[in-house]
Amino acid sequence: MVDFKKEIARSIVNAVPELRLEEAVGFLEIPPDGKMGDFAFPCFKLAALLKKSPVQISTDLQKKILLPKSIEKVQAIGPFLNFFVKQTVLSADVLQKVLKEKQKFGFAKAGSGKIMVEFVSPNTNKPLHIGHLRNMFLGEFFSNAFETQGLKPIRTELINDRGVHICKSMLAYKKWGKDSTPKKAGKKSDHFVGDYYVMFAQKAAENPELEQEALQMLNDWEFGKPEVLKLSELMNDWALKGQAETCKKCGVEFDRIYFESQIYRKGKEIVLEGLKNGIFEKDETGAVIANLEPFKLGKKVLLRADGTSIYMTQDIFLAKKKFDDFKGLKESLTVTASEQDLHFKQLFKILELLGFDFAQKCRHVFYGYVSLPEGRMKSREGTVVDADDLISELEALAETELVKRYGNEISEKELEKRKEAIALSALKFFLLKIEAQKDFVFNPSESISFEGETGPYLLYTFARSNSILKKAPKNLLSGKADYSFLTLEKEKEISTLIARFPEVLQNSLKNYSPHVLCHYLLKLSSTFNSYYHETPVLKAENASTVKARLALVKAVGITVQNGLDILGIQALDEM
RNA sequence: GGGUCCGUAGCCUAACCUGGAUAUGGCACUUCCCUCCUAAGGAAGAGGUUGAGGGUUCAAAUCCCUCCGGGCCCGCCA
Repeated sequence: MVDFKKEIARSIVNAVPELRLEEAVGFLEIPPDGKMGDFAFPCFKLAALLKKSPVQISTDLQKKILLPKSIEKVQAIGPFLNFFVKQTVLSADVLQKVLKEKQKFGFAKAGSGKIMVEFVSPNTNKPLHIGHLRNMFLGEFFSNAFETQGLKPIRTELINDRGVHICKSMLAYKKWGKDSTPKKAGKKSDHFVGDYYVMFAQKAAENPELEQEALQMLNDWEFGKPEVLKLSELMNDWALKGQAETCKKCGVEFDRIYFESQIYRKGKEIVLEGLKNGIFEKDETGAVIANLEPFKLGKKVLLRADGTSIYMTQDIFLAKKKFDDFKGLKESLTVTASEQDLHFKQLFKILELLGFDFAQKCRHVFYGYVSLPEGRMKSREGTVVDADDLISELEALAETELVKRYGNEISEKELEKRKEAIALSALKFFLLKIEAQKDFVFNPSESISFEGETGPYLLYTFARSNSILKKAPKNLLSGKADYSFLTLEKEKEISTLIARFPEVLQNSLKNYSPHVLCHYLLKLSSTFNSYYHETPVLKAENASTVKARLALVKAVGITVQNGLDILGIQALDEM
């Protein structure tokens, strides 16, 4: 690809020998939308060096500069020197590349190796809710995006399958379940389990002794009482099976699953070793603690006075286990809500103090809370936005829209496929287009829209581009197009946007910010949709123009689809 | 009290990392546009002291400080 920035920078440096090439490249920026060109050089940067006013410098430079072949013209606008790229060079360069490489377009081979992404990580006492979905879509985006950069993602979740909260649903089932099963009750298995969790909370409100009974059950579980073990297996399986169905529906499957029940006692040896080496200390009660006050992370208990481990102990073990299980792991990423920020800061610091070389390879990405207009969601009170219910509601809405458009003309199979894709695109895009760190108030009554800045809008753009291609004469779809027929301002704008895709993607990933990619896709789509309305493609004035425009349309489609893939959204050929 | 994230039109949101030109879009609202490649679309209009106040700078939504408001967290829950 032509490196426009470098060519422009070189021409500036030729005119201003005091300036270094790398500096000039760094100073170049992209002007705001409008008629201000493709690249701008702010002349403030040279004011001190040349001892002249920025406006004077830009005027002088405009006259003095020798333009590279790829640049159409240069224009001094106030203190800015604006460069206009040659349309033909740009289009030919970008479109050829996209059409030739298709899915692989512009993806830098930044590295190789494995990257672990831990996400979703639910408890086994209830089905997934909208908070899990935000987590899931973020984790899936990171996995997909890393893959484009040449890294192999290992999708992982840590299942919280033990603890007193799990016992609560178990106890309720034992007392009032009467040997019912999800099948008998006609319920999705994780919902079946979740119902008993809610039931427990209701009964315990009248009957506080139930809390004690749940603790007793946990105790029995710890000591391996067969009856409790059997019950836990039964109910955990139900929960896991149901949750996995939801994940699969969303296009997410895991390569490796860790269970807390299998590791929660581990990590003690590592902590005791640290104690022996003076990294940790014992407090007056006999508990082992890590003093992280020098790092402004407070103090953290690692082992209780009775020698039992806590969550942190297990997490130290798990962090190490991941690197033991997957040799050559380049990075270990954990996605959770922001409430666990301190926990992970402490964990990573402890790993560092213990001298583990992988400490530097651990990352925590957190996202803001998803809450309801009336406040925080509470599973035990049943005030959650259930993932499956939400998806079903969106599918019903999508179906209504499809029936409105196609009536009986659409097959049952096609209807199913489209409504699912449309519903999931709306949901995923809705949760990914906003900066991950921001808290989120989900208002169910306002629901999720299919219009405006939405997933369906992107699907629609893709379907439209596809529709043109399908109707195009075959002979105009293959072979080399003459890109000099792309003379419209909007055509240049589209080419410029497409050219920017790899950079946008890298930026999006670097900051763990899927919203960057989302907004890029919206921009590309709206530009294309506007172009679509004002410019005929198939009925253009001559065959050469048709051919060139078809290439542009195809490149838009490829780019939108690439973007959707990375977001975990399935595109539809027809909508 | 300490830490942390956030604060941009009636509502939602981009740009903040890496300072730059009239602060990006969407929803809702007011008008238009289907004899034309899919109207889940397009065109136009209206809507702003970027929470407040200082500082740095030629230039601040962006960097620094103080304050205000909200979420989350703050050794033996996960």
